[in-house]
Amino acid sequence: MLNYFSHLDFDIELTFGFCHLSFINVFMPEMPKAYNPREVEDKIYKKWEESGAFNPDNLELAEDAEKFSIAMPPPNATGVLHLGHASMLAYEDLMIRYNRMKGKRTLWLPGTDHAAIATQTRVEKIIAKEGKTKYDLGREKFLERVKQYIEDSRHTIKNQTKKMGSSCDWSRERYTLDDGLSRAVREVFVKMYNDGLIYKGDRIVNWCPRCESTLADDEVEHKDQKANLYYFKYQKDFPITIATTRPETKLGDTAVAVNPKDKRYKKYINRVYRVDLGNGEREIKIIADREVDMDFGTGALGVTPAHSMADWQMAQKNNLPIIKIIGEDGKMNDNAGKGYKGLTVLEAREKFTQYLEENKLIEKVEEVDQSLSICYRCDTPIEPLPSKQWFVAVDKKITIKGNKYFQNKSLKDVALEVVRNKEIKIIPERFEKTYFNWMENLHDWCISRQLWFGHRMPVWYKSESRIKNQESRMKITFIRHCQSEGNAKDTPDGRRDSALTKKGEEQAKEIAKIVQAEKYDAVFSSTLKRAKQTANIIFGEKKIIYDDRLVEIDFGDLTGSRTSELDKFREAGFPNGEKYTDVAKRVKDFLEETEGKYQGKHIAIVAHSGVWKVLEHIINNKPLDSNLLNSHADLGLIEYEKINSKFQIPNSKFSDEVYVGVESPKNEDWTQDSDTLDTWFSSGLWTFSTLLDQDHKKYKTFEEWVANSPDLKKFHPMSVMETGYDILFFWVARMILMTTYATGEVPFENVYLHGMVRDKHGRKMSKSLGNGIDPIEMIEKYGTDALRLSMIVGSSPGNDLRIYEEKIEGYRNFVNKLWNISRYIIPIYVKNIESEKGNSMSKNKELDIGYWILDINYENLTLADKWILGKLSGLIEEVTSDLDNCEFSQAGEKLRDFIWSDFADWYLEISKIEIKNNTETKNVKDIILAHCLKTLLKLLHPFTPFVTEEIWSKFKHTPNPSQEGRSLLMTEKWPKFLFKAKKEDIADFNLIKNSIIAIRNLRAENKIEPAKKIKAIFIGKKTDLFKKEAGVIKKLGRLEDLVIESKKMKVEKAISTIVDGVEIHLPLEGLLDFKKELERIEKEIKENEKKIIEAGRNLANKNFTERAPKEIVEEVKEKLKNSRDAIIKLEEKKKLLF
RNA sequence: GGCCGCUUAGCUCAAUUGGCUAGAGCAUUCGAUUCACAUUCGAAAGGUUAGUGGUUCGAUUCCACUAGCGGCCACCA
Repeated sequence: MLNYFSHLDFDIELTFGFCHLSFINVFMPEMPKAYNPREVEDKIYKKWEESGAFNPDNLELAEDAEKFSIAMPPPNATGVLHLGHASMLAYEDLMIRYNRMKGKRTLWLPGTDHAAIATQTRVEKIIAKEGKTKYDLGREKFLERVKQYIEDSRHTIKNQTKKMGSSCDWSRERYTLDDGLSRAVREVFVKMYNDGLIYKGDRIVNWCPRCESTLADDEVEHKDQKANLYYFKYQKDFPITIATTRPETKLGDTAVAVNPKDKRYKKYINRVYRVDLGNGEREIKIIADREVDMDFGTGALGVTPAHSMADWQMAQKNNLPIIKIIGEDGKMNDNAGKGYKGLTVLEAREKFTQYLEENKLIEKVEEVDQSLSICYRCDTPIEPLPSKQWFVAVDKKITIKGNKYFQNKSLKDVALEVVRNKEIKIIPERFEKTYFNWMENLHDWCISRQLWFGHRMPVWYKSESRIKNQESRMKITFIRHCQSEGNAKDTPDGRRDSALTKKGEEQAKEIAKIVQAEKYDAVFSSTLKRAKQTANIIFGEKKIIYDDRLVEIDFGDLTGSRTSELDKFREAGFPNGEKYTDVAKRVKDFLEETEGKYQGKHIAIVAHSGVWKVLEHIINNKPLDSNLLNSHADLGLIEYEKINSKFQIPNSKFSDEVYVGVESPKNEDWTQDSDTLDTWFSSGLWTFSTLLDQDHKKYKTFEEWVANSPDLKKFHPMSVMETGYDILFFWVARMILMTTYATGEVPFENVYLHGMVRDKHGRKMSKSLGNGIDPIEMIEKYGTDALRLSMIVGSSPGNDLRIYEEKIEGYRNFVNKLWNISRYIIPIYVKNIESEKGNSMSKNKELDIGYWILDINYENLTLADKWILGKLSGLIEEVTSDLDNCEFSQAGEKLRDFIWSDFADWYLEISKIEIKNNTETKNVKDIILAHCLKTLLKLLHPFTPFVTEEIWSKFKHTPNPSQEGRSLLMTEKWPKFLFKAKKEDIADFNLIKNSIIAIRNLRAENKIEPAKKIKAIFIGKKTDLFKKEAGVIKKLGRLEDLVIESKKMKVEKAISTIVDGVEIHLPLEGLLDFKKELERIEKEIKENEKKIIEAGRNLANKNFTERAPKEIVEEVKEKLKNSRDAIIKLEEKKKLLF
């Protein structure tokens, strides 16, 4: 785009060759007519980054500079930046920039979180589109995909964070899976384990069948829905009818609970009945529990200890047996009984209600409201299941040497204490109550997850011990493919994809006869044709899972050779092909993975001789020597039951012998727990794990590492934790728990909670509603500064904020206004002051131009100068205190009002007139204008960093020559400026201002065209003042002339009003509409009468005059007097009109 | 069921420990425009501060209740 000024200059020079004008251009900053953020922002961000000033180590700071630090809440490494992130970044950057300018040692540490469940779910969805599951890929390959996905999205998020203008220190960027952070996770885990705060427990957990993982209590969401409440008896002669919305779980009932006060059932308590629900006999005990609601259902509740939290607790209290009938796959298991095994929960429900109906056991079915528990990531209904998992004990009291918090205190005690005694302050305060409520009711925290992505648990099991467990083993039946075309010719196929021969097909049909397909829980096959065909013939209708890890060894160059040739290469491996160890690797990978899923189940594998050989090696410990390798698998079924000790069985927690450590044990007999840790475990360490010295290998112990990490000393605890109230529990609470424990310090001093971003009507932004706003699109359209302002102004902590395009547009206009103010001030300032006199003005670095103004004699300033400087001084004070108190919206609003209404609409306009009327004041005026602008740029910089920095660069900044050319607004000092205007001067200015407004009003009301120049008559006090300011009043009131009189005089044929006791008349010879003017005056009189009545009532009240503050009483008296005067004058005027 | 919040102009929001005529922006209406800015300037209209009662000289502000809306937590099967 061609620039306005350079374009002009080009014309002039060529046409006239006028050197003087071209000389001016040297000092004329190039500023296009409208601010164009798109051209400016990236350039400015680059400039900041290159300056190194995002990194506090590069700032020139006082030795004892106070620290100010924020850990950026790591956006999930998934997807893209949304408005929620944008608002978080706007707030944090605002605080950071403000404190940096105040001279603090300021660090904003950015990073990303691996967000285990969210990320894994997302990648699963992506590969599902390719028709695959994570099991198709296997743990390793799947994690590879996740890594790749994260790389991409992290890059996107980082760039978008930069787009928001975030001044964070990228040199300290962290990721929860970094080497150092991962070690911190293991260290803290081990420390907690050794302190007895982490334990393995067997209890009900929230299980998501889709994620195939546990969830923490607060990762479960609730959805209201209608459900059928079934009333029925276990069998006809059972005395009590129970009610339930989940009949299928009743197959696992071991008791019926009633309220001890319930007269209906009292007599049955403690009796035991034998019942049969069609799945075998069992005992049902009648127990009493106060928690049972007598008014719900029949007041009697079937107790299912294995599949309900509440029932589990009752079972513990009453020593009831626990029957697990639903498995980890969300399906009914063996215990559910014949006919139920393998059914989904819903299928089982249908079948069971049918059974009840057939046996006439159902009394009635009622529709009730129910809240269904669902997974917060994938909305799948949660199954409560008993399971052995790892927990953090939140109530266990411990004492830690050198930790001031943990002196016979539990994690919960400390987390409550630090907020209660205000070591951590939560803004807004009301969330403290929410926090206490949550923390007080916190149960032990389940931290193990059956996900693949995340920090692996630093737990190892002694392998032998798990083999003893028969139940958990997977049973394998291996079937070699039948005769292929290659086999028939004695040229084994290897990777050549040949089909079965006729004879082969016949062989397969024979095998099919002896195979009971329904015995198998899953059938796997190699992806080669001969195996696929074999599998299809044998297993017919059963689903077959193809896995390319099961293919034959690659013979490489020898593909198509005879067996006798091949045998020579089997031990050493085939040239350009595979070795058997390669095959062993992929088959092992396959086994490890399927074992996780098919514990205690029976699978079939249809594959090749090569696969059989490595199975013999892996499972039966046969060495990979010529004996084995030159032999071949027989046709038919080959069974494997015993599993080699190298194998872990990932989800089983049956081993008694456990090793917990930061590094894996040396002895190979140990296998690591395949579970991963809850994401929030690692995020809970975020404030300090990110500050630990990342060159961690030089520290032997955790304590040493913590004690010697310089950043930790400098920046921890973080000054502010700024985040959305939605993750107060997930994250904020966990950081408090974990950090006080691990470091003996609170993680942060203040918590600032922002609200959720909503649309104009308060609705959540969502794809389905189509009301989502893409921050990047808004930045493209209106600029980052406008977006930032629209999120900060008009929002308060803890309250949701509504955002819509018109709002952003409004702030775009404001940014442009600032731009144009600068476009007016800077060129003349740079030309007149900086280029000619600037250097001689102040050589002293310490003096900024603000102090220089103080040298100007107060009396030489005009009324407008005094007013604006006084107001500016007050503004600095207010904005500073607002920002210190986290009143960001207020500060922004004040800045906007001052800049637009006071500075641009009044002072700037007046300054033009005053310069015109008295050219000698020009330099002083330019300095004041520039001073105001520079100060405003500084004040506004934390809100709108880009435009202010860009405007700043247009100044030459000569008062501080040492910084010439490299001065960044970002690192300027926060303004301090004291200018006291005299009270009476402020009052005088306001009188002038109000008079001008009154004149404008009269003109507008009476439709006097602006072009029509009229005169005005001022009668009353302050004649000198009006005479002095006549020029300004005339220009701004669009008056032709001004008559100022101190004495009373008659003014007929004029429209009139009264401002602070001064009469203003606009004579309109021949044009005056008497009737209208009369009406107007009547109206004004009435308004004044109202005021008199109100003031009179107050003053007549003794209580008021005695008790109200003096100033207020004085004010009321003054008001009363003014109104009385006004009425007298208006009445006079009224008479004149007749 | 428990806890928390909200209700002010057509819309989005203000109003410092209770005290000036309850303020802004957007939208609306009227008027202007070569001079930094139409992403502009000047002006108008728009309010029983959800309702009722109380405390107080004085309530948008404090208290109680009512109505409506929203959120969080909780083991009603």
